[in-house]
Amino acid sequence: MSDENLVCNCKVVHKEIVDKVKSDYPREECVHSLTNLFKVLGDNTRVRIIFALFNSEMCVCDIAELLDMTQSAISHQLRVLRGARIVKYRKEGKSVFYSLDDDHIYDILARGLEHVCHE
Amino acid sequence: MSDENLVCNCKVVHKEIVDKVKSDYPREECVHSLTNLFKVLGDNTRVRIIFALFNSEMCVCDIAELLDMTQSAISHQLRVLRGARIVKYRKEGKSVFYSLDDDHIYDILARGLEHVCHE
DNA sequence: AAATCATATGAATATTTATTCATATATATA
DNA sequence: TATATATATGAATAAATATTCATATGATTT
Repeated sequence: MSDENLVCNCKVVHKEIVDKVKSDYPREECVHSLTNLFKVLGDNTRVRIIFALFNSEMCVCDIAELLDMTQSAISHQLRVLRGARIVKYRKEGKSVFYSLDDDHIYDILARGLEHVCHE
Repeated sequence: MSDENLVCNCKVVHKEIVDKVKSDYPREECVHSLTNLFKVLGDNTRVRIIFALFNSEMCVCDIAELLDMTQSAISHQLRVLRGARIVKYRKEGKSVFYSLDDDHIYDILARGLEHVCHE
């Protein structure tokens, strides 16, 4: 029982292709990080929050109002965005104002939006 | 019971900010499409497949071998990538060769990789 | 035609996760 | 100090989904 048969029931893979691709494959650690970034961006509430923050910093309540969702739901998602260092915050009195932490995110979202819609 | 209280238990939101943000918010339909794209990209197996196809078209078996996963798992994920029009395929004999369908995806992934790792 | 091989796919299982609800924390105000 | 307000968070529930397993489909070869 060869190695290949453990995972792939095909007889012969195109070895040259596999080797070539393997030779300049990015580090799995980086691929994994990138996947995690996309995972964070793969939720409609979080993406909506990010687009909201494109224009202005906003407090939690503003965001909840804008997106017509509960404060709790928004707060939970902001926590995820914080964990991914996509947003940062500053406190002012009882309010907490969130804003984008990173220009890269702006670029990625803006470019992505271009891709899916032309605007 | 006002509208705000249905979703947000805060007394007063910053109305000017909410209105301003609302005024040039992208179409929800586009935001939703973008989220769906990120959702597809938010899985490690799929992202690994895409990076594999950066260099060369590959048949299902090649990909399974490269990523050390079962043919079935790869095939299921290729189906998702096909559905998102991220990959296309051509048949040759018994094999099916997959390749990237869209340069935008290349750009988005390459830029994303830059963001998470510097290489 | 029969056998073999490459790929696709339905069903089941297990895991992840988004939201809700209740409540805790922290700040401001009366 | 007591109360009200803004935000955060733990637990529970519901929904989504990645992989496995078994099997179907479709193409090639003998």
